[in-house]
Amino acid sequence: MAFDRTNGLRDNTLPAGIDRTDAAILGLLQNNARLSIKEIAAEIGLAPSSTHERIRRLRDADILRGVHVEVDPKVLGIGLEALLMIELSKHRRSTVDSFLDEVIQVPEVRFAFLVTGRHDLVVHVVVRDTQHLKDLALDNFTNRPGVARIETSIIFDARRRYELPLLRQLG
Amino acid sequence: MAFDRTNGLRDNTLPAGIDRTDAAILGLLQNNARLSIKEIAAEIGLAPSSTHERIRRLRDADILRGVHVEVDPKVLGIGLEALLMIELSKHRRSTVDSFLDEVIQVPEVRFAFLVTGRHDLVVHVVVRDTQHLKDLALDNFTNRPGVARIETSIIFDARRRYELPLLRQLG
DNA sequence: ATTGAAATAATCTCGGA
DNA sequence: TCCGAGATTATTTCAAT
Repeated sequence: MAFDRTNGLRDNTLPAGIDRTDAAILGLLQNNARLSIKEIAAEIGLAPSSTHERIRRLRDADILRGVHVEVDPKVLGIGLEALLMIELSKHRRSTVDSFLDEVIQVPEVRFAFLVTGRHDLVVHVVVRDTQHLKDLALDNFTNRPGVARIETSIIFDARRRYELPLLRQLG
Repeated sequence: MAFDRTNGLRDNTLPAGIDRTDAAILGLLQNNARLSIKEIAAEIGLAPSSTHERIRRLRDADILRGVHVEVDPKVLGIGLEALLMIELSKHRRSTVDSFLDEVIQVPEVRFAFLVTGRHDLVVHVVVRDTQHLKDLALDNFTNRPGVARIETSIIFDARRRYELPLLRQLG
């Protein structure tokens, strides 16, 4: 084998190659990943074996990725959530990637976004209370080299959507 | 039956009553909800039937909530993500809850946070491109009654954590 | 690509410790 | 609360279209 012309893909599935049926499956599973293949099959009007085959292909193509449960935060002692809006010092602007990688290691961090605009980073944290938030902000962010300034926004309420929109014409 | 003294719970499970073993199960399932009961049982050193019983209890107590798959955004035509930092006009400050409920109906919205600080809302949106972002911001946000001002932050990179930290002493 | 049927593996129930 | 054995469902494989 002199050269791999498959470009690393195991089968003929094109990365962009999903149809309406695949999109319907993705929609259902984003809202409830515990649906059985039989239930999904009934919903989309296909045999369970065909539905299973499609799901397998979507997984193999890395279109379907991880599956995660939601847990009630209160049970774990989480009483407060916040967004930390971080501004980096100029000399750290070049090493933002490693900064992101460090930030996401902190257990209280849920996500970290590198953004344009007034701030450089937006970090979602979950904490016990305001005291914990203060300690976390000081110990892990304000005093971290490269951080110029932090703005803290406490989250009073939140809503989530689990299904991504379909923004592309399908074959 | 004159009065329901069980307060709607089917068993004796207290909302706050989880132990170290439960916490270990929650940790595993947050990172990978496709683990089988047998695999979880092996990991935590319990029989599959006992592990299953604990998971059932965690579900009944609504400690374990929804399960959702992640989907590759590119496949759906999503080429750009952004945060919209929204400031509301004074007269809409009282109806923020219904505002949140309206915002989360927009298909391009992933989450909407009601926050303290410089802005009132932080909204995560997924779009095709900058043109789509412009249209979405104008049609669904800037021109919406109650919105005073919007700041747009384009997301260049992101990291996520799926496991919540354990911030409480367990029995 | 889709199907039904068969094989395998998972979840769930329950009686007893 | 934990366990194991049996019942029930689900997933996976596969030969054929």
